[in-house]
Amino acid sequence: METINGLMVCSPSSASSKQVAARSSEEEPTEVRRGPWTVEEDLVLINYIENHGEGRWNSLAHSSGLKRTGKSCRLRWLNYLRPNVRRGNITPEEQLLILQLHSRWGNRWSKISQYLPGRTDNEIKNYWRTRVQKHAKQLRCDVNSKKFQDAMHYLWMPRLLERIRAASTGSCPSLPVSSTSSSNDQRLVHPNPNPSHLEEQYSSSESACRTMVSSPVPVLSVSDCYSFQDGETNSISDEQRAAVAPEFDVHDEWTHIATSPIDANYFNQGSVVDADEYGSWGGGIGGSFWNGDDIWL
DNA sequence: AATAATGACAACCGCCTCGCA
DNA sequence: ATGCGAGGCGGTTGTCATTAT
Repeated sequence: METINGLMVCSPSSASSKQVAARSSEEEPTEVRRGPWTVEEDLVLINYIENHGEGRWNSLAHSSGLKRTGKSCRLRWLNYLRPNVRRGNITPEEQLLILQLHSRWGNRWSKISQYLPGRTDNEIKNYWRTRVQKHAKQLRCDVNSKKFQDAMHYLWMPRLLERIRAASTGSCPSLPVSSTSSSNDQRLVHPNPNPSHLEEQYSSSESACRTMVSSPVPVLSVSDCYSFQDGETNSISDEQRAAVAPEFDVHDEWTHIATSPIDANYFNQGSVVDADEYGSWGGGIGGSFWNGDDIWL
């Protein structure tokens, strides 16, 4: 990694030679580069799209001089270089949305990402696989099992809501959201090497905290979950949301979740988890599993 | 200090759908 | 009707930084 204008970027040397696949053709030997994108490649792609627009990715890849496939160009643009791509920690609001939407739609990452502006389907997918599935593994159950679904709906989601509310009332007790390592903090920097994007896309958990603290409204609906970092608020009304996705009436569910008691004995009362298993979670509520700043990690 | 294990995320792959000739 | 290319999507792998031993 190297730094340009405060950005963490992959250095050209980080792409090993084996990541360049050569394909021969009789008229014109063409190389297809694979692996991490270099700063130079990013700049070429950004400049080309600024001048010619998105789309027609195969011809873009050829015309721009990039030795990449059209698919690779498209992916790089959509997931990384495109303006308004948000990076950094997944906020509690976003976590809540992801849980809710996934329970409804499953692994429809693209669809889920439509409700988290700035987040890509790839990022949500990675979040699910690295964080959520990890906890399912810790619970020794499948992510689609009833046990895990119950844990999500009756413990984690209300807990998230509680934290969001706490933040909105100014206490902001547990941010940054996750127990981020220094590596995560480093990833908060904007990857887009285009200087025109530098100012608008930086984000930090601290600013997220400030944003939530300043919010006078408890987060109870999907639209309330669109309060962004950097002081930017991309709130949509429930009416707007209904226009986009009329089948998605989440407000009632959110209210239900918000009013559901967090029953510490839930998993001991039923047959969902026996006492030993409950203990194996790390102490259950009040134990390390639920203790501290981090719900998910 | 060295090495292994783990976490996070970028990138690739294969399959599918859709539009067009 | 059909073949083909482009683009989209979800699953999987690769890479690198960090943490643990």
